[in-house]
Amino acid sequence: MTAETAAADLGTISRLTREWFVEHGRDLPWRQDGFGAWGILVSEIMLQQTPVVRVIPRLEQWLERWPTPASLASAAPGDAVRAWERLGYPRRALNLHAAATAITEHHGGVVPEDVPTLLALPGIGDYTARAVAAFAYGHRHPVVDTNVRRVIARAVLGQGEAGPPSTKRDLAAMEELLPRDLDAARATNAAVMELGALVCTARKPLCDECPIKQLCQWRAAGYPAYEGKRQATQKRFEGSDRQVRGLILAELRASDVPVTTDEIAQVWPDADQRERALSGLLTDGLAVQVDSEYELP
DNA sequence: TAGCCGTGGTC
DNA sequence: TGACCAAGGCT
Repeated sequence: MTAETAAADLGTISRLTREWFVEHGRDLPWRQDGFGAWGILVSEIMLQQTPVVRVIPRLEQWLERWPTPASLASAAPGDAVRAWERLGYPRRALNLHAAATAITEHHGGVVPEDVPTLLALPGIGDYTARAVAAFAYGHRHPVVDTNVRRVIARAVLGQGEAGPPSTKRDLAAMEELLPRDLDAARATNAAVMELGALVCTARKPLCDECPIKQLCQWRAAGYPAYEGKRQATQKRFEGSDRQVRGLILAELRASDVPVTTDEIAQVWPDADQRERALSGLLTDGLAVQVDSEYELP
C-alpha cells in the first residue's frame, strides 16, 4: 500500500467513524451544548477508570451543589470526599478539590484552556488535560484513552489488543486521524472513543456493526490472537489493603464526628493491615488525626 | 516503569 | 466464581 493510499484510508476511517457517531453516539450530559468547561472537567475526573453509568448521577448532584470551581474551593476537602460517595479512587475527590482551589486562586476561577496549564493541576494527567482542551474548548489535540488505544491497535495496527501504554505511538496515530477542521477534529476524538466504548469493545467486539470494518487491519489479517505484552493483571481486591482503605474511609465518611481506633478496628480484623491502610490514608490526606481519633480533612 | 490506588458489573 | 474490565494518575 502506498503512503497516499494509507493517508486516504485514515481519512476514510475518520469520516466513517464521525458519520457513525452522529447516528449512534450516546447523548451523554457532558456532550450537550453549553455544558461548560467545569462540568466537563469534573466529568473527566469522575470517568477515570469508572463506568459512565455510575458517573452520571453523581456528576449531576455534584454540579448542582458545586456549579463553579470557586464554590467547590470554598467547601472543606472532606465534603468533597463525602460527596464522592462510592465512586472509587477517592483521592480523585481530593485532587478535584485542590484543582478547584488552584483554578480559583491562580486562574481567575476559569478552567484553563491549554494542555500544559491543565497538566499542572492535581489529578489531571495527559488524557484528562487533552480531553478538557479538546472537548471543553475545541482545541485540536489527539485525545487517547483506553477506548481509542484499542481502536487504533485493531483498525490501524492490526493487533487484537492495545497492550501496555504506548503514549507516543497512539498520540501520533490519533493525530493522523484528526482532520484540520476544528469541529471535525473534536468530533473525531469523541467518535473514535465512542466506537471503542460501544462497538470495538474489549471482550466481544461487535465487528458486524462496525462502520470501519472494511478498513480494519485486524479484520483484514483474520483477527489474529494478540501475542504481544499485556498490562499487568490487577491484584485480587478481596482481602487487599485497598479494600481495607475503602472500608476505613467509608467509616470516616459515615460519621459526623471523629472516629476512634476502636471503631476502626470493627471494620477489619487484621491489625497490621488496618495500620497500613490508615497510615496510607493519612499520607494521602484522605484522613487527618485529631488527638487519638480520625476524620475526613 | 511497574505497582499501587476503589468499586461494582459481567461472563 | 474469580478474573477481567471500566473516558487514568502518580510515584
